Amino acid sequence: MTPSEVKLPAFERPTLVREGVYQHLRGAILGGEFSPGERLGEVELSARLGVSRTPVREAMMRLTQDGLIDTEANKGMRVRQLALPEITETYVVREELDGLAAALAAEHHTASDAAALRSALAQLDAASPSADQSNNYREQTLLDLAFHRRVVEAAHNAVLLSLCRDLEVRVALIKHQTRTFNAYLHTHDQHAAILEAVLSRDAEGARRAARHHVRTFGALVLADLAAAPAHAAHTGETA
Amino acid sequence: MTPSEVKLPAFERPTLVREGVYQHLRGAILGGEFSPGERLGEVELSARLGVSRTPVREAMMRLTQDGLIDTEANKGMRVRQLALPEITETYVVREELDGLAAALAAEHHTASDAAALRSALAQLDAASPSADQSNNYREQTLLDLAFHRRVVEAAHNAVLLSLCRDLEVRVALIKHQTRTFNAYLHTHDQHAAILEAVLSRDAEGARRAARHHVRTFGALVLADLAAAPAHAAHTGETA
DNA sequence: GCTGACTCGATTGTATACAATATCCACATG
DNA sequence: CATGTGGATATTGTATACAATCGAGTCAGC
Repeated sequence: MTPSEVKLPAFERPTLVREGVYQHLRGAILGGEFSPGERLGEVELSARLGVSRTPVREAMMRLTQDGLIDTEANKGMRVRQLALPEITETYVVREELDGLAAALAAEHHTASDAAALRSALAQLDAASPSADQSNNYREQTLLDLAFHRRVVEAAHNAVLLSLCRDLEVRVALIKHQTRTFNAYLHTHDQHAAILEAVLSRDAEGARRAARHHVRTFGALVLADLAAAPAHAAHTGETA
Repeated sequence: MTPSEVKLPAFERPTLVREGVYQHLRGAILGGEFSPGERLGEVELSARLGVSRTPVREAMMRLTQDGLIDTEANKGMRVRQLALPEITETYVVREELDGLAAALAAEHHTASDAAALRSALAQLDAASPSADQSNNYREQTLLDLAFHRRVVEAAHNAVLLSLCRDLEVRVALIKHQTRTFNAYLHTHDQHAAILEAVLSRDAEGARRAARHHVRTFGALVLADLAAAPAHAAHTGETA
């Protein structure tokens, strides 16, 4: 027995086809490669991915359950488009849950969590400062989500992680619906505040910081939507 | 246009087969008709329900995503069994979310919500008082979940409802794993306290009451599990 | 000219056939 | 006698075939 490698990454098996399709589509939607409301045909996807309809259907079933796509019986599936009320609701819930996550992270984070958090924030900062906005928008979005995910992971609560994963999906969809709105405003300071409170094991401070961040950000998004409520179809990259 | 019926119940169509299978299995698992850990074969279920494997597979895919069953590649699916850490985590998160739900319900509930809440509590009380314990255990469990669900619905936040639905699954599974532990202790008073605070639109009071209820109940469940941690297979109705 | 029903095309829903993988038991071997 | 290997069996994973449903375009009727 070679105990040298304490955690070998589980030897990723020749993963199931449906799993591959699921991951691929999920990433594509979260990455914004499909416009909200865009129709997804089974046959087209099957052909594009070179597999049969079966695993595609099963993957889309999961995505529906995840809330990434809407399914209407006999009418196919399309990328989910969130209405304004649901966006408001998302931020209400997220404030509570991210607050809890930050508080728990402050209490339970390990040394490796701390390192991961610092790294995630550094990556986010590296992508944000003043680089071309439109180009790395997707990257920023993903890195932002990754940082928040790290916080939740540091809480060491699998149930919370699972729920936050659901919210993450909605946040990602929202961000793509408000693409015109550029993200990195004063988020850096807020992220840093969360990180600092977590690292110093100040649970209530972390909770406050996280809640404040979500509230601020949510308000900005909602303001943006109120200003231009008819985003509708964001097919191309508008100037 | 016949505006007389404001909300006709959507005329439940000759529902999709996979939907029927999903509802059936979900109800069966939540109702405790399958023992935790029990194996569910596709062919057996297909035969029993008189449909092909396809809709069964798709339903089980959704159930897996819901967290009701575990799936291992090429090894089939079995009813999920929660480990103690996850049970602890569930109550931590539920305290936060049920608290939020109660607070929002206090702020946003309508007259019909109020009626539904009162009715739900009355039903629960009718089933609980001192009736035979083991006989209507399932009914009590379902009614208890229904009351809490009503509170969440009264909050009028679809995102929160969706997340609480996930938690509800876990709570139901936990209740079945701790079947020996009988439920209706002083829960009535706590339920009544939540209801009263909600109806009097006391948001923070409702939050406190809900959190207190979850904390109390969670502690009891955990104590029960600590006393008899090896529940393992609860196949028959033990005496 | 407009409204309504009908038919055709396309797409999804379900069932079944085929392939791949895992589990179990027998058997040979040390 | 224990252990490892081999094959048989059963179950899941994927592909395809068939049925049902939906949408659009068209033509008849008013």
